Amino acid sequence: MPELPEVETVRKGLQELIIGKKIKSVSSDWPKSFPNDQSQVNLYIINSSIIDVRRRAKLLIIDLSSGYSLVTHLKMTGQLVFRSNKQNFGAGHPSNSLVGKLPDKSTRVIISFSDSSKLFFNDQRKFGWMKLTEKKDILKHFTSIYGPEPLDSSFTTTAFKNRLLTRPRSVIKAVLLDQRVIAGVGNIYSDESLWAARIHPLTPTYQLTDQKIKLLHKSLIDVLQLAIKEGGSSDRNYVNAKGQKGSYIKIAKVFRREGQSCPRCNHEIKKMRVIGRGTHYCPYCQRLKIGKIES
DNA sequence: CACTTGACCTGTCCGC
DNA sequence: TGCGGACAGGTCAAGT
Repeated sequence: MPELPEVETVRKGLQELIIGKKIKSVSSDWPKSFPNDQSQVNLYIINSSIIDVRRRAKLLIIDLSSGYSLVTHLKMTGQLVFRSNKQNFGAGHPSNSLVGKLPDKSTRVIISFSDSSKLFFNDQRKFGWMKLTEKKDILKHFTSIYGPEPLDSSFTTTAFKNRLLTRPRSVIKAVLLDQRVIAGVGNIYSDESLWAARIHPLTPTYQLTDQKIKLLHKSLIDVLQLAIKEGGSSDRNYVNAKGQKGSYIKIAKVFRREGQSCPRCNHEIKKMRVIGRGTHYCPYCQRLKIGKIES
């Protein structure tokens, strides 16, 4: 589920809520959600404090004072929700909350802090995970495969073009979703940025002109920044660290809007399958010109 | 090389 | 109301 803007929103929330807290205990009843054993927990988690909360691609990295980190991937339905010691009982949750009293049936890991507050890792589909890893091993084990962060200042149009050229014969939608090419883009924001740049999702990368690449580069960054500003997209499960939904889906141009009118040209938005993913686009203003160069 | 399928899981929605 | 199948924002590995 969560893509870069959602993970970044969770990161910001956790930054504000859990930095400096000391961990008292960790429990999990689903080993795939938290594969580390109790001896590692005792040695490297218990009595250590949260010193930073970082993001790389769609990974959330919680650094501990022990020199280890809790590396988390939320996959499709993961949530990291913080609750203070008083918040968890009775009514009073915000109106845009998707989660009630915790733990609930989707809770896979509970991290308890010394002040009795708790961090809940919920994951309905159990695809996500939280792995204790020595901080110096994170690059080797997880992040070395990822392409550049699209919101870094070093991610210029030229850098983007060079990354796209690593997969010249693939269709652009597949390339945007490839985490080795660019980190953090998923199904929602690939559709949204392709619409903004008026590029058909099935366009082979080599057919994109420099003009189109420049426009897609800008569109991608604009879409991601807007989505962060909106607190991400909550189509189903996604909530931030306070349990609140994001609002981007309300202003999405094509995602999950098949059958509606394109806000730019008024033609009907269509949905199709591209590399096995539901793909939303406007057939009129994102035309595929077979055998010709897009301009 | 690049795409497809199936796997990992649970829940929801849609048609019969 | 029940039931089967398709589908859901992510990534793997294996097969074509």
